[in-house]
Amino acid sequence: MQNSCLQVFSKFNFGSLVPSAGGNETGLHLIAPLATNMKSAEEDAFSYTPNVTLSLPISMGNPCLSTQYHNLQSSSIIPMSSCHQDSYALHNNGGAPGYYLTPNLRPNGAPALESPRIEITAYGQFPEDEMEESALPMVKRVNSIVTLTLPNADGYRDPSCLSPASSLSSRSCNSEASSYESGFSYNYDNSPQNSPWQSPCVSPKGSSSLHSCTHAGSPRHSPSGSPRTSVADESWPAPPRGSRPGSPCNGKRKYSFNGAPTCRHPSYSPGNSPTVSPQGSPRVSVPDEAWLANTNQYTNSAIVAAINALTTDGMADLSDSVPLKSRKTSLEHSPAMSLKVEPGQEEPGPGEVGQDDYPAHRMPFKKENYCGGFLDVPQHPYPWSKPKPYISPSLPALDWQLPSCSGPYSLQIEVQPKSHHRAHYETEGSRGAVKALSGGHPVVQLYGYMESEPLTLQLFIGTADDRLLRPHAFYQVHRITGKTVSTASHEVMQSNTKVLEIPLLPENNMRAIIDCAGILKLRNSDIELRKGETDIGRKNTRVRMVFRVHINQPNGRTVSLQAASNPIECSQRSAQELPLVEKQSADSSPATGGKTLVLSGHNFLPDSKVVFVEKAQDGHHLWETEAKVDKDSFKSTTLLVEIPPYRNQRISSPVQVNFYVCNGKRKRSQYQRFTYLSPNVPIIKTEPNDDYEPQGAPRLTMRSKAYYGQLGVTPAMPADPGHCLVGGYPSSSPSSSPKLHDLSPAAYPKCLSGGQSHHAVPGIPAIQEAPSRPMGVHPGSPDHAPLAMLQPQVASHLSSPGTGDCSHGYRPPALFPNGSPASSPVSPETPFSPAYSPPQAPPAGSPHLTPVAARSSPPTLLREDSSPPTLAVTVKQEPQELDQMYLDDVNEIIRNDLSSISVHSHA
DNA sequence: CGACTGGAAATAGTT
DNA sequence: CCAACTATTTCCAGT
Repeated sequence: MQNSCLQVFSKFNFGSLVPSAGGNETGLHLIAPLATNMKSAEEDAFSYTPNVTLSLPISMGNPCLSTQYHNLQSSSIIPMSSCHQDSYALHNNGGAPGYYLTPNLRPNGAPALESPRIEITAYGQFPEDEMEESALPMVKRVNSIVTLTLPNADGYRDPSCLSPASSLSSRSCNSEASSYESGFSYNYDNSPQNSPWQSPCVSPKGSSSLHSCTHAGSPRHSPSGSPRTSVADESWPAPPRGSRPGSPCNGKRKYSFNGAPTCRHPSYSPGNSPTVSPQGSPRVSVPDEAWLANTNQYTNSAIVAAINALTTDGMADLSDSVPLKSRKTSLEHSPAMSLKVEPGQEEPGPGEVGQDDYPAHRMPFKKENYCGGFLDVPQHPYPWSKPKPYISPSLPALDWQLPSCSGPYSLQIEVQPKSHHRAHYETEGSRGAVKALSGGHPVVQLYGYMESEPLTLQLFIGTADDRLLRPHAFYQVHRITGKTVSTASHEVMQSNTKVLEIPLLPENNMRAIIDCAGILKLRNSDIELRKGETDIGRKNTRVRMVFRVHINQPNGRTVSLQAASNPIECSQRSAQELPLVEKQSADSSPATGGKTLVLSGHNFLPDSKVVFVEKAQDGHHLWETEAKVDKDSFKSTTLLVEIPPYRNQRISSPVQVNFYVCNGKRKRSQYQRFTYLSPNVPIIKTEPNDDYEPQGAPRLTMRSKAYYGQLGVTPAMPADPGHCLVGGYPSSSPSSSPKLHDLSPAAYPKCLSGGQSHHAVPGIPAIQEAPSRPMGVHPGSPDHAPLAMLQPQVASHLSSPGTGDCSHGYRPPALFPNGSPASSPVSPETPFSPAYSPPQAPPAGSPHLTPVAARSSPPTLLREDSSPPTLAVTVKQEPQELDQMYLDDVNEIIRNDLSSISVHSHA
């Protein structure tokens, strides 16, 4: 990870990158300098960047890392973030950057810290990384400049991004043809640019931006790609269907670290060989469990982001770094094809793309832009064609975590999609648009926008695991057209991710009925072969619809908002057999247990078991117990469970545990988070709705029932102010929800350790700003735009005040002692929305979180909720998870770092 | 005829 | 290395 981070930085620097070796420290140092440089380039961003870096090492790093690491992902996460920012700025949209920001966000308080941690950690901590690095191909990401070898680079996957597009083309493209074109589509990646309007590149930033842009074009992909995202792409093309794709490998694939299956078609080999393994560990498979924990994964994202960033710089470079892709399958095309070569060039970007792409990609702008030419994309009358006013040049990468509301604006999913939607393979016909539970279709609305200018609503398929929200490598949104479709749309490729752009018209009250979006399943084997891809497809069948809107502000900035739907199970089998927990009446309970927890979902059986589990950071089980299920009240969609007492009735701080519904050996739901509260603790955990009653706290009662009622909807009650409950989703959605939490500010704090924020705070400020810069994209000030871009968290932090978080602004300052911005951030989003915004992405990925925290940590709750209703604030306290000690240490570190950093950067 | 679907057989990958 | 399972992907057939 760290490496990646470094790289990232370097990228930022644009110019010079220094190779980072792996030493953490080294990296740091480098960074600083870089940062400096960068500033020149980008200026702002940098500044923060540095901070970030510094911080990273320090604090969190370790904790977080380690944790994360364990979880699976390794580290990665965090570091990335910082990188991202940079990238962000540079890229414009690229994508990747996003994360970073997030981290930054923390800075406000926490943010900085976090990021730092990551980085730091990464280096030192994970051996693997190192290993990988060495082993792996190197990426030279550095832009042009230096090459760093990133060990992980591969891991990041980003690389893949590039090509991906190509792949797409293959099948999907075909079908879709319209939109994409074959090759071209890819290019689009850069969505922002892509989007018609965007001129993204241009970017405010100026020259630099240009570069970025250009790069971006291609580069971005890679970089970003979010890790995951990345590409699969290449693959897309895919192979021949004839045989089962999947098996290309024949053997089995082992995900092992390499992630990619070992197998690969010969053809691919090229790249592979070298890299093959790129992936690296992190990804590792993501076994179910893993998911849970994994919060860490963010890492990947982060990494990705970082990569992206790097890429940005020099596309070419990127390519280098990137491994290659593995196969492309494009059938049609040539089965063989593919391959991108490696690194070295290949990629130039992401570009790698297949041959096809290349050109396109490369072109900086062109691509995207559609130029009409390139794409076939049908253009709708709407705006598509029009260039939009969009000002902002660059848009945040798809793996960035963005808030659902900022200032007066709030993007909400008014009608959620059904929890199951069987995705179709390329070999099949469409299985139709995603529907709503009511039988209609999902509905998304932007509140607070009073301008007459139409906007574009972007939709892509994101992940629904515990990690930060990012584009799903194994699923793509599929544009549905026909008589029955009332909503116009057009596709663009952003990185390896297909993005559906839907007009949001004032005349429709900025409301859009999403009846034009289906979900395409890509063969696991195709995606897993991508270079950068680290995730595995097996049992990774849940997705979320992610909506984004970019609002230009008078001041030239762009506010980017994002809302993610509840998780959607896309596999036929899983939908029929696996238990799915959509909601839970309470997120927490006193350690004494005894209360009834109402779970609502699907596929529950009379003999379904509910198991509570507590895992250590390293993954081993600390405690596991089966809860009593009320079989008399059994329903396939409802389970009444008696909350088991926690193993230790004397906990002084909240304890995060998980529980899952089990219908049999391998038929388990995803882990659901749950928190045991200490009697004394006034802590605020949150739970949105519910009841949680901590011992002390009152409330509890409601729980289940309340939820129950609520279930479908948002949690009704928010917590009280007093409590601070978080609103999280009550339930968290089964799967995904979790993530959310993480994202939530809370998470950050934690990661950072709560302390950080606080402590860190002092130093941090700078950092925060930096982020904004990155945001730069948005030109303006720090405030909103940037904020928005960032994750909510960030946003809030950053601008906290300004941003206004979602109107409510509610921030719960209280929670965080520090009052660090960080905390606030979180809240903002949620609060705001009346509706409930979907959890947004979970966002947040923050990498930061420690494993523990991340997962379940209470904090998470906050965000999640998303449900607006609750505004509740909740702030969790960090302390809970993190130990004070830890925090203290971190803080110290941070301080030290900061001081040093400041020097660098400023200097 | 074509877009959806629901089912399920054929394959693959795990244990 | 095989068998039993499980998960994924391709096919079929009815609307």
